[in-house]
Amino acid sequence: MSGTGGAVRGRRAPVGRGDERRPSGDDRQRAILETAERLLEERPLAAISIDDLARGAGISRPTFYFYFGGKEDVLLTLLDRMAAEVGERLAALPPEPGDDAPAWWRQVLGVFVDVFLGHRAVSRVLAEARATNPRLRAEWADLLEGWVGSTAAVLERERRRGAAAPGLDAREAALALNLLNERVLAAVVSGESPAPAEHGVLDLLAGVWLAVLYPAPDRTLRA
Amino acid sequence: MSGTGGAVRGRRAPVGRGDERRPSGDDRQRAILETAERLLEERPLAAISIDDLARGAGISRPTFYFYFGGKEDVLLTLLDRMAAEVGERLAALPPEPGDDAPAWWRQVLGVFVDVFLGHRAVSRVLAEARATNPRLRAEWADLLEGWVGSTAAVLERERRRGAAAPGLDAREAALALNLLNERVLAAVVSGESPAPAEHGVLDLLAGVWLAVLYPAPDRTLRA
DNA sequence: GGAGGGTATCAACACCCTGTCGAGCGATTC
DNA sequence: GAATCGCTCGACAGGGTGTTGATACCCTCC
Repeated sequence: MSGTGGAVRGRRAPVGRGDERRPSGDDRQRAILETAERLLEERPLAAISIDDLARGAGISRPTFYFYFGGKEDVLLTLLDRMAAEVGERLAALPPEPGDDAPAWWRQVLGVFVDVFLGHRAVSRVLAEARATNPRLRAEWADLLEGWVGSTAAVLERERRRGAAAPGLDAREAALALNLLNERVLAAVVSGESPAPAEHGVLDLLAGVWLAVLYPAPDRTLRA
Repeated sequence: MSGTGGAVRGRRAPVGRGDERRPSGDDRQRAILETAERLLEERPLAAISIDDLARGAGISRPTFYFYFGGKEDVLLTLLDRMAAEVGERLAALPPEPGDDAPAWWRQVLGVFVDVFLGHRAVSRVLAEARATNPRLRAEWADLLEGWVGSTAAVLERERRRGAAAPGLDAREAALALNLLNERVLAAVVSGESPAPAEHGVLDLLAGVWLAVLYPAPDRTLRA
């Protein structure tokens, strides 16, 4: 949860007190965000200039810089929103796998699938921007870290209670599985040419996760 | 194998006939390629201008364009080389898993680990450039397609001969595993903050692959 | 009810990077 | 010795980024 927080520069108070709308406000930010998400549906980040964002929000380029430090900040805000949604939905789930462990894991994976597929534009831009942008990379690293930690913790408890046979180092396995999610969902959302079928992606991820988390107990693995 | 081929524009004959070296030739190309790989060790692709590449190779920017169509072409050439190395080393392996299937898969995965870790600069740039560059994306898609096809074919034969229990759709599982490789190796090679330990990455990948390819026969999976 | 201060806006600028055009230069060929 | 071809670069046009300085707006406080 948490994250480095917002990314906005200016703006103190929303000003508008009554119900009569003013032509400006902090919905400029919203306008920029919406423009960004809309344009990202159409073309990759690299093909979107700050001028496009500004014009889309009805302002000039320098004014854009009043609200955001650059494309970077816009993306960070978009990412934070998506991450928050994942966090909320995960928090609403039972905290541990019960009798039906496969169903529980499936629910968890469903959250990722739902949210990422529900914000295709943001998901798609992630891989592209993370490569270039240190702040975004750090933010994503934090999120991943959190998910990996939770995954590893649950797996260790599953092993301790005898529900899962020991195997790979729990943390490394958890990391690999989360990276798998990231890459597979990116492929789906970007419409890559070898990509899993969208309607089957939850089955696919669940299949891999369960095979790794609850392996055949006699599998030979050297440390 | 194959791929879309080279990416070079000009150059007909190397000209240099005897043993006396001329100041120019087609080793200009090599100089550019070497400069690219060297600079990519230090900083991301976005921070390398064509002028950097040209100067590094001792030529001017317009001259660079005589040899390559842009950064894109340089990257494509670098990628083709790496892919060729993977192809050769895979071809030198036994074509099917024998009695010791885990060892065979481990050898296959070792090729990817070795080659990707041996060309860190190229591996690192892949994720970054694939997002922006259609040609590179297509080329990588082809390569992935090939590996996924081979993986799926072997898995199906393993299932037919009874060595592997049926489970996930073979092709989708193969795709997921190859995407896993890509993402995990990228994390290692880029020194990301949650990244698997480099010395253990082969064990990790092998563990996941084997768990997925040879699952416990009673695992419950709905279609 | 006019002075003052934060809020918000943009034209214009300096800079960097890309890709292209056209002129030039050295060697080879006839 | 002139036509040709491979190779090279200075200089340009175009587009992107980020900043600066002038300005207009609104609120508030005296």
